[in-house]
Amino acid sequence: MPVSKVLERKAKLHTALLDSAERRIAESTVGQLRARDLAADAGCSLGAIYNVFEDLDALILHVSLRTLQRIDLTMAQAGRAYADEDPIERMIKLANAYLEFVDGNHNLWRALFDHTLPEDYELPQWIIDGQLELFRHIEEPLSLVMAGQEPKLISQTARSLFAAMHGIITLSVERRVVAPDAVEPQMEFILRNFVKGLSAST
Amino acid sequence: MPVSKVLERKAKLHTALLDSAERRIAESTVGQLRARDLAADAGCSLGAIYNVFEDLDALILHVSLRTLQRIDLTMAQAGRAYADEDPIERMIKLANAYLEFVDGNHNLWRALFDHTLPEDYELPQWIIDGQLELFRHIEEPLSLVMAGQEPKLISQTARSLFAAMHGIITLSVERRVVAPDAVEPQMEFILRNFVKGLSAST
DNA sequence: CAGAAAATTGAACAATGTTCATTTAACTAT
DNA sequence: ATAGTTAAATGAACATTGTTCAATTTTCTG
Repeated sequence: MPVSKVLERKAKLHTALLDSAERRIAESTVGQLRARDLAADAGCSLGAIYNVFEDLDALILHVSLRTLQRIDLTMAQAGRAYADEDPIERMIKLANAYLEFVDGNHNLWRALFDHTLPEDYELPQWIIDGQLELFRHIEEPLSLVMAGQEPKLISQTARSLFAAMHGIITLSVERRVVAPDAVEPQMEFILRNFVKGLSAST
Repeated sequence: MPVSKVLERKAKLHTALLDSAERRIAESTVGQLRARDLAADAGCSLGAIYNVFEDLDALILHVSLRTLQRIDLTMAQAGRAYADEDPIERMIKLANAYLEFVDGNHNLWRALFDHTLPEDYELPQWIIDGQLELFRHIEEPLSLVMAGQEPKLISQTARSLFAAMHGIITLSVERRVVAPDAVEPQMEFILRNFVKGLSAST
């Protein structure tokens, strides 16, 4: 049974707008996204955008979900590719995989964090869930080097380590705090010493 | 010799606009800043803003410099207050001082990083310099626990550690990656193990 | 104090997200 | 098939903003 023409058109337009937004963000920045450009790309009227998405913020969040899923894919691949190495090596590989994604998808990655929602706009749960997936990859090797610790602590630490590496990358590309060619060695330096410190305890 | 009335007025307006912008950012967000509100606050015309500042971005950057200087002051105080403690304890105190500033000056802090400049707009050198000051505070205790290492490495590591702690705080308040009550213990956990790992090396 | 120079003004402009009355298309029951 | 009903698509119009600039006011100078 075919879906109604209406729903079919709506789904097509949904995808067309998402594709257009993703391409435009990738090619310039999220701040340069314009409703009229999207409508022109998708071959629809200006108002049609608002039949499919609540507003531009919602559209951007959908692009962000796609980006999160691509990051997840990248990290999953990195996790698989180095599955037999030591946990610490895998953690470093994961950090580098994330860094590589940032370098190769700069504007889409920036859109994830640069685009600040209006004050009343709630960060949707499905975006938070999309982020959560990422920590799975870190948690796996980390739970080996933190064997015996509380699962809650391991889970928290996976998130904090991600946030820490993310901070190093972010303050490098956005604020020149960390020199670009220091990012990779510093992520490695901090991870190695953190893990070494873990095993130096009790 | 009194400065000309023109320059006097200009200086007064400069301060009045900065004060108004700072107050308004602190009370709502940088995204809610409106040129017309600033003019009303400062008792000047709309156009007068542009006699004193290049544009609103420049005004916001000046507020950011003030914020950076206040962060510097906070960290300097923390550094002094715990001057006789172990280096690692001082590093933890510095991280907590930064966290405390973020909690107590949320919107001004967010303005530092949320406000993305137009693509052509160069991040001014005096903002970068303002950031650099912050790393001095970390470099001091860090150079004790990294005694004998290359000064270049110590300097890089101070920046990376700041960026790492900043990342943990940022992804906590903006993205819910790290639970709020986990931020402080996690910063401490990561710093302690990192430093422990350092001394575990040759 | 007159005239020149400079700053101040705020109405007008341009850009842009969003809305909604009108038009067009899709569906349904006979 | 078709008239009638329901729903979607349209894009002109609106509201909000940052920024500009010709006209006005103020300040400076000889």
